Amino acid sequence: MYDLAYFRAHLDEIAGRLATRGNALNLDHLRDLDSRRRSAISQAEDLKRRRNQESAEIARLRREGADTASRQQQMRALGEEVAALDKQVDALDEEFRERLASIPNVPHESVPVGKDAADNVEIRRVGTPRQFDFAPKAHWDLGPELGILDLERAAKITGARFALYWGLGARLERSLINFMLDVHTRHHGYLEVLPPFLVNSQSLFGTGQLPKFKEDLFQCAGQDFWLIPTAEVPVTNIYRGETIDGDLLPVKLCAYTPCFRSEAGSYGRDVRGIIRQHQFQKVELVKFTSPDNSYDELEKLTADAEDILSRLGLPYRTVVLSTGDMGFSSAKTYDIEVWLPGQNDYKEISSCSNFESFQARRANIRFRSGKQTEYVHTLNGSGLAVGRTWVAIVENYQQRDGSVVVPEALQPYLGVEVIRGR
RNA sequence: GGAGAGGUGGCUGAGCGGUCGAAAGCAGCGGUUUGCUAAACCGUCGUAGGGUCAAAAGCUCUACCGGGGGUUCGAAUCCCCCCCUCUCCGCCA
Repeated sequence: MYDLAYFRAHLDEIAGRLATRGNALNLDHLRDLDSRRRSAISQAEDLKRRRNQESAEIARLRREGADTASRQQQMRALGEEVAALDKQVDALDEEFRERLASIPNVPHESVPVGKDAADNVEIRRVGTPRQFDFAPKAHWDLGPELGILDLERAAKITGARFALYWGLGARLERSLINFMLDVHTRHHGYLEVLPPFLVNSQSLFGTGQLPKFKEDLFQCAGQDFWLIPTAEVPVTNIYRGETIDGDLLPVKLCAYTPCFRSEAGSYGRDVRGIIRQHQFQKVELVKFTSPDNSYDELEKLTADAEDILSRLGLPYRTVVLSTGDMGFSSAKTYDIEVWLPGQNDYKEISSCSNFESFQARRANIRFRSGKQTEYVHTLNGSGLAVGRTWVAIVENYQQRDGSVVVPEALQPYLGVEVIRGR
């Protein structure tokens, strides 16, 4: 989404940079659409001006007591013409805006150019995956054996890709939420918020999920209420349509919410266990910053998310996504991937992005510095995905006997040192 | 869910078919005055889109008075639907 004037002036540049993420813009079509739209607007406004002048004239004549019936009759025809033209304008304008709204963000120059995830670049690797002297199990075996995870009954209650946690399993999830919120609010300077879990379509447009990614979302039947796919949506939209006092920047918020995703198009991926669910819990970090330090803030936000893994003693690595693997709204994204012995691989547990002014333009979020108002930069990242952290703890801290040692940082929350079978 | 009252520019608030993009006050901005502060006075003060322009400024036009439809030559004002806020009742956690 771009300012029309900015977009028109920088069309070629934008198209060039978008090409690096595999998005081809049909420039001719856009230009043609824009010029048709503008000429329709001019025509319609021309007629409206005439109508306004005539109406004023009628008003004047009537005040003088003249008969204006025939003039009014003529104006009726003009009114119909205006209505027809307005319809054209609306259609063209909507098409043009929809096109613009469907253009993804432009990657930052520091982002590696690439085709897909294979071109992502590892930035750092922290911690060493543990050497097991037995064959480590996956959480989908460990969880049910410990009696803390029950996927069969969840499927009965709701369906596939839902989870039911029992006892210490449920408590582990809750402990992780509290632990993460406590670390971010006490040590990293975030303010906790608890937003609605349902949002309207305007909010989803603001953060970029709509109109393009409707099929990834759950919507309440017959209502403009949508289940949030991430806390990013309600939290970023807190300031939709507002101008923030520049002295308050950066605004740093964190929120726990469940997240709901249809996972359309991911059939066959991560089908076992709770790696990929229709509902999962997440603690999210969101920042509103001034444009000149948003990339510093992205580094800090990523470090804040990584800190959770460090405190839990979980090995991870951080990669920067290539242009071809980035999300629609992002200008730069780091993925943090945690080591999962059950998968024998690193798996995404957090995604930290700088959207620059992309969301701010769509959601109209500005800040005031002196007399000027300017769009803020918005950032967010998981801090962390709770379900996947649950998996990481169960798999990384498992013992030969199937029990799970609780990391020290979590013990005050969980109240036990070891999770054992019932 | 039922009954009632409302939603107007950054805020307060008038307007209830044409003279209204909208009175007035406050805040803001520029200036005069001033030892400084304060006060007073003068001016200025919405957003988006189109045209003009190399561009900006300026000028000009169009739209916007919660959102969407309608009536009318003409709507902030009249009608319909929806949303939100407040009060009372009901229900519920």
